[in-house]
Amino acid sequence: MKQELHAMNDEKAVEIFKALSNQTRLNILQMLKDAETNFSAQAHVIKEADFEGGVCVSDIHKKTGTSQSTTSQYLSILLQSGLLESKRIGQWTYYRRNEEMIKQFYHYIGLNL
Amino acid sequence: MKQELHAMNDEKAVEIFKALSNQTRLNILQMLKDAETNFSAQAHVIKEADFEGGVCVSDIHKKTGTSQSTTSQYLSILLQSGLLESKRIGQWTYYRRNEEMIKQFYHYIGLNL
DNA sequence: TTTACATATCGGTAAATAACGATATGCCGA
DNA sequence: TCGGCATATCGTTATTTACCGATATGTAAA
Repeated sequence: MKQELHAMNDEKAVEIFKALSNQTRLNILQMLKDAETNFSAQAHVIKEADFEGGVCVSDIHKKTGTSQSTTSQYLSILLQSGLLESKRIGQWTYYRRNEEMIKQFYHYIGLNL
Repeated sequence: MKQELHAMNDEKAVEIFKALSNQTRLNILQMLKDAETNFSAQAHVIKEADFEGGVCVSDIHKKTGTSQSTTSQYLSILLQSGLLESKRIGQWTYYRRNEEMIKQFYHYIGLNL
């Protein structure tokens, strides 16, 4: 049974609002929406394992206009909020959108805002 | 012709995310969704003028658990973001939701997040 | 025209966030 | 096992936010 579609409370929503209350972090989420267009092919992810749409930190870093450390920080804020998910493959960490959480958030807005 | 339904850019969205990245401000917006239930009848607004659903600052203040000055500040942040609108009637300032902006924000999320 | 009340603004302090460079850690290939 | 790369973390400073109490402003009633 598909469940948990509306499993979001106000506290979680506030955490997501915080994550998105920064232009750079919003841009990252948006760029990952069309990863093929916005980033070069992620050779390792394709070879190695099932993590479709994942992009490594350095490629994201090149697009953000912030330092490597800031990019890493921002990615972990987005990860913590649940908007992104990550997978380590070799020396790379790949990040991609968590579409399920994004959908939940969208529904939350429709119902609770 | 009904227009402007998607007239929101990333910058405006970030401002709204900021406004909502605080539990108290989120609560205010939510309480105003059902003003009749959450607040006592607003006598003056009924008598005086067309501002259906408007609630005065002191009534909101009673529910927030923050000081009068903080409540006033938070209301002006929500006003500035466009999520609320206000009208001064006599010595009271009434605030209510701007449903049009909230709808625009919801659509923005659906399209751009 | 005082007085009382509703709201906004001011000035402050503590905490959180933004952002960086430097450094540590972890994983490979030589 | 050593060097090199990718990423994470640490330590820092500047800015913003979260609040508050005190005060100013504006309106209306006595």
